[in-house]
Amino acid sequence: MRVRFAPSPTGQLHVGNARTALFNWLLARGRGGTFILRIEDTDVERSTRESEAAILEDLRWLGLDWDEGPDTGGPRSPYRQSERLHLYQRYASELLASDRAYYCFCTAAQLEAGRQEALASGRPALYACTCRRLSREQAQARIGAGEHPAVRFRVPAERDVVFTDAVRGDVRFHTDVISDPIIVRADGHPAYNFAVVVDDALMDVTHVIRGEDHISNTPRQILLYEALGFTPPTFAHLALVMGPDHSPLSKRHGATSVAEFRSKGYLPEALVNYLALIGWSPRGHGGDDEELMPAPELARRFALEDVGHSAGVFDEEKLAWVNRHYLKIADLMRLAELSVRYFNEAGVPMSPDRRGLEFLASALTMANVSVDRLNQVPARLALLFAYDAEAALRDPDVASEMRAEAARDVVRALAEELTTAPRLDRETFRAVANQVKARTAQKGKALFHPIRIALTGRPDGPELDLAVPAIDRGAELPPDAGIPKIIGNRERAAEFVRAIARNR
RNA sequence: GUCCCCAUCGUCCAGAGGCCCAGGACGUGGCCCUUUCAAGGCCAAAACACGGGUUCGAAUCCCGUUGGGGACGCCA
Repeated sequence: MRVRFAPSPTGQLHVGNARTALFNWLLARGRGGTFILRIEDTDVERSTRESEAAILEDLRWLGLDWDEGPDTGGPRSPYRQSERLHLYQRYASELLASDRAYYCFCTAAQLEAGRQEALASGRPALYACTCRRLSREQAQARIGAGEHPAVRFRVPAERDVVFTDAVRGDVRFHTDVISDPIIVRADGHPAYNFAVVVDDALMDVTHVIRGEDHISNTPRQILLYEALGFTPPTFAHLALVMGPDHSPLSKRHGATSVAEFRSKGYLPEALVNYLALIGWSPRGHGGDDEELMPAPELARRFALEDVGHSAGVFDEEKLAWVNRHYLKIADLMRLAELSVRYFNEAGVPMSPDRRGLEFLASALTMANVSVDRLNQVPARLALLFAYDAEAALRDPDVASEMRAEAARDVVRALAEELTTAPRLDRETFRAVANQVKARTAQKGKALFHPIRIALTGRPDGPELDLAVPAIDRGAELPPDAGIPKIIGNRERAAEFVRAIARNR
């Protein structure tokens, strides 16, 4: 089995295309097949090397590795259409020679006029030009006169083209509704319908899995396979991915490219797992199986026959849920490394060394279970890097809570206990809390909430058992660890007591 | 307009004639847990687009309607 993903390098990798790539990859990996990456850059105007590089990077990030491609090479190289021009030329000449293709001298304006007319008269907007009946001599004469014709494939009349789509079953088209496609442009570059056929055939692609928008191209491609003497592959057309309003997913729905989801802090394994769930389900019969599983497991279970026929709406809420799952089980050092950029973006400049990363990793235990995405980590961990007792007291709720004498007692007792206490870890913090409890006779929320406010500067946040030790671990960090200065618990408590005194 | 594809909870899926007065998940609501916010646990509301057939019996098969999507490019 040989499958391929064939993006045109004209922009960012869209999640819909990423899903197409994923389905190809899943099939190849699950069946011991070969996954080919081919760059369809025959549109000289729009294709760029930058886009190509970006797409490759996105695919790598997703973990969709390819066995043959423009960078890795392979037995059917080259894998960039712009480097295969001689092949298309050869097959086009063959078609021309056998009269299965012909030269077309029509101008863009003429064609457009013909389209308008057809549309206006309620007839299928089919191309019908007189070039089809030009004799070889006439055509040669015009070429000799300096004209640059395109080459069209002659679609046979009065025929039914039927193919069995691996996800939809039989699909039938009548050739009367298929116009003669351009196979070579006037500039000598092959057109899509021609290049795919030549490449898929020459690369021995056995299964063409692509978006549903290609379904109506399939009959002309099948005709081309026949004319060229090739055997058509199995086709499988995937329903498109839609936005919440059921229109094709686009920028106005928000993020659409893999790169955007990446920079928002989604994990690649989450995007992959989620994308696989649009239009497909790993569940067999019974319907209560788990749907969260790593890519190899997805591949093991994947089958084209199980792919749904209808379009799916991209649901970022569910993506977020999948991401939360992977955040919870991810290696903390990895998350620490990934989080650095988000701190910098959030205005907490840092470039941690190993010690700094280890500190971040330990602090991440209070963020990775409660955040949707990595870009929310800085906010969740803000208590570490920003401490301002005065600012905390400007919060009306905090202020009113701290007007109570009992709460003040707690904070004062805390500050006193801390003057003699060592840096806090989980155990010593509990000991201190117990001391404060004994001295003030406060317990539960009345005890811990004032402590929380005094130490973290805010009324909500991660568990104190996690936050308090993290603060002191941060305070102990050497200045050259690459982490911004973190004020310790002792200093925070003292500062808070002074702030209360000033604000009475 | 013509051709093609599609149609189960708000969303993603399960369901391949009786197991379905339709199951799971996300989201939503409630409850529990809890020193806060989350997280987690439990419970609940929520759908077979419509109309005809076929059949003893249809979410499942057929036809039509409606709705959505795609294509009709010297874009891919």
